[in-house]
Amino acid sequence: MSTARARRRPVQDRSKATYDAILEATTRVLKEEGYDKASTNRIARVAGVSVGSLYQYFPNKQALIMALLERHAERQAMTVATLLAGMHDAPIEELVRGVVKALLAAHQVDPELHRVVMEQIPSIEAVREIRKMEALLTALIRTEIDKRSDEIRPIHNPEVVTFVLIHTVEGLTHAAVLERPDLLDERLVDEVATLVLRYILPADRL
Amino acid sequence: MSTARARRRPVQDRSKATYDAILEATTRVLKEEGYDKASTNRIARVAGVSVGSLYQYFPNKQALIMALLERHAERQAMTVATLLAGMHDAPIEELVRGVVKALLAAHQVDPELHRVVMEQIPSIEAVREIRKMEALLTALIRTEIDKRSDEIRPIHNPEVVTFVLIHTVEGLTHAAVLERPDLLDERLVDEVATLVLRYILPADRL
Amino acid sequence: MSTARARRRPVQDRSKATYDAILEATTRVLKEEGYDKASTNRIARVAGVSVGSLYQYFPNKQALIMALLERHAERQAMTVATLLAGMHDAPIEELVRGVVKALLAAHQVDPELHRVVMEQIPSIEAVREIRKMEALLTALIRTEIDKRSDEIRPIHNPEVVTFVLIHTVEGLTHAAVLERPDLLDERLVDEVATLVLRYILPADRL
Amino acid sequence: MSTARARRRPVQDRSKATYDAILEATTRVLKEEGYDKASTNRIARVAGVSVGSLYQYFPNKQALIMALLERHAERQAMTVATLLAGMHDAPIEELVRGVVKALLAAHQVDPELHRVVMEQIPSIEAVREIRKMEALLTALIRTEIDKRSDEIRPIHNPEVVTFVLIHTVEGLTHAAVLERPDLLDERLVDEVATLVLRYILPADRL
DNA sequence: TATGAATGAGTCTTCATTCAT
DNA sequence: TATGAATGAAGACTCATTCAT
Repeated sequence: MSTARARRRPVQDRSKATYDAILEATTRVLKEEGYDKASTNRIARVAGVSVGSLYQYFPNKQALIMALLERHAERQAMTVATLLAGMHDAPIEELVRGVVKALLAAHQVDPELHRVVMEQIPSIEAVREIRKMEALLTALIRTEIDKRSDEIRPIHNPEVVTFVLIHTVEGLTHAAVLERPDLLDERLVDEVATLVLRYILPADRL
Repeated sequence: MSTARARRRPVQDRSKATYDAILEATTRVLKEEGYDKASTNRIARVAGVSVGSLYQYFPNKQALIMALLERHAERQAMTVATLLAGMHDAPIEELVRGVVKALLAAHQVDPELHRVVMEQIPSIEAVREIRKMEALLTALIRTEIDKRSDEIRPIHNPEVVTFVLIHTVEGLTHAAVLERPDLLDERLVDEVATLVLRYILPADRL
Repeated sequence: MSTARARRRPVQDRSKATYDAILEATTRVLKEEGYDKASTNRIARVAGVSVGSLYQYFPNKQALIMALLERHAERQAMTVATLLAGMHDAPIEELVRGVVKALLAAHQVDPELHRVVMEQIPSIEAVREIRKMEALLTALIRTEIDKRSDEIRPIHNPEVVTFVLIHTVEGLTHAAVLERPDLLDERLVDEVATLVLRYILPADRL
Repeated sequence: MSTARARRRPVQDRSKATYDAILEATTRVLKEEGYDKASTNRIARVAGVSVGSLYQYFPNKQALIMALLERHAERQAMTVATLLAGMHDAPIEELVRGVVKALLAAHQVDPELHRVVMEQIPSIEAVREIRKMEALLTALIRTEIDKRSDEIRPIHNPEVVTFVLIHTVEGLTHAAVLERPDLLDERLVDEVATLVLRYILPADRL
């Protein structure tokens, strides 16, 4: 039932190609026709393989979707990691900007797919997968708050503040990607960074 | 496809009762068993009417779900309106607090239903319905910003600022309801109000 | 999973007709084409209804088969009961003849169906259903042995003897129905009765 | 369809080993997981060969099952033959005991396999295979009846009597193996021998 | 108006069999 | 010869929707 994991991550050439083709087809069908139309038969046909092959690589539909999400999440994580590499010693203003930028970038890894996933996939499990990165960020930020306590205003309730920070940026990013892609540029990064900085800096550093 | 409107909003007593019973049953099934199990037959049975009757009131399943969402949105709107009534002359600090509180309250109108809707209902249309209130708020806030330009810091890009404000609060509210219901109290209202105020007030008023 | 019971035993006319039509079609397909070809879709088509209807009456294929077997077993039981009614006071020779005859008769209630069921239906459950009557007989005979101890030879191990009696007659009946229907007449009844009587009577009563 | 014969009975060593491994795997899967789970792919994997190889030795699944049954039947025949060797001159009491014992022994050659085959394999063909031995026995016994006409009571209908004898013992054996393995010992042999002897001996030899 | 039996296209999934390597 | 990736027909089952009563 909950064996929702890929049957094997193939290494051989042909296998690898098929596996990828299936995942690619899933993405395409999802984006172009929506979750409702994304039957395993349809996906297989679009991938140019037989349903049988699809089930050779994924034990059931769930697993297929999950594999897709995992890959997506991995790509997002990579994007974030790349952008943040080595910012630990930067001044807080720059760090904040970096994080905001990174999050926006993460959401722009195949935003169409992201939209479908968030809007249409009927599965707590699935959404949870996507939220893993959130947890990662929470940890990251919580640590940073502690480390930089002298740079920022006194925080009485770090848990709530972290929550606010994470979901402020997350929510804005999300909304921008889904509803106002036209805003997705430096202006938005600036604005969000301002929001965050005004929130955490002491009045005299504004 | 886009016949997604209720066949009639019944006024007669018996009709009204049936209509409501169906909507209530939909809510229950959705909350207790999830979208996948919410077949029209099931809903009808829970409502104590026949499928035939259900289709007398709603041309198709979509319309049923949409009607449910509309009612939900209306209730949310009412909640917000009630809370905000007559705050136009209040000082900005109070107004902000009021708005934040109102939004949180709105999301607590049947949060279980809200969760199911957001997590499981596979339809752009549906989610869009829920977002209508957002538009309403946007207008409200945009106006307020203009009116209170002397109380707040100079705003160069009111569109972006409005967007940021709306989705900051919206995102936080949402996340709180879905992931951290334990945070849903005055502390959170305070924190979010602080966030917003620090964002829009001039440095000397902090 | 094991909800292998009919969804409802319908009383209304149309329902009843459909229900019966489905069971009849199942019998026909089973007999004429074998278990392998007895797909639910096929059965529905033969019954002149849609698959949907079939599933309105039977929650799954198992249940359909089981209902069929139950009906068959019921008919068998009726046949036996009718034949044996009021033989308790008959002399042992007649009683034995009666039981043998009854068993043969039971196996001739739709022997074609019986054959398919025994030969092709891959389910311990199913076969078990058919064996219920066996249990009934065991009880019946065990009692009779006790009651008539003065008419028969001394029995040292009544359990084994009962087992031998039951399965002797059962096995012979079965084999006759399946393999040598030409033998199914008074001659066979006589022969089996002889076998049984010689087995249990004292030497001086032969 | 009726290409149900092994592609070749391999003589070379490696081939022979593979062939046997496949048959062994079939037995194992059948016994441990049942007919439903016994897919050719599964069997091949358990046998440690590729499906391709399996099809090198057996043209289709039927043939595989049939080969298994044949081997099983052969082993049973061997068991019987061994036990009966040289009993032709024994007194009738001993001969009967010998035959009964032999039949019971035959059914105890891999009784687990026997059970699965009888209970789950949906094929007239298959069951028929198992019944070949029956034919053999019929011949054997028919001959014996003729030869020993002076030792037994007058038989008017030797065909029916043979039928009764065969299926009495067969049915009992079968039932014992499947339902009451606890009875499988000398007591049962005695009881069945008694049954048979009382059936065929003249009254004065009982 | 209400009922609920009936429909059947469409879903996920399995598995015997083939064939390029 | 052996491999195992690929095939696709077929099966059990669901569910939005219709329509005779």
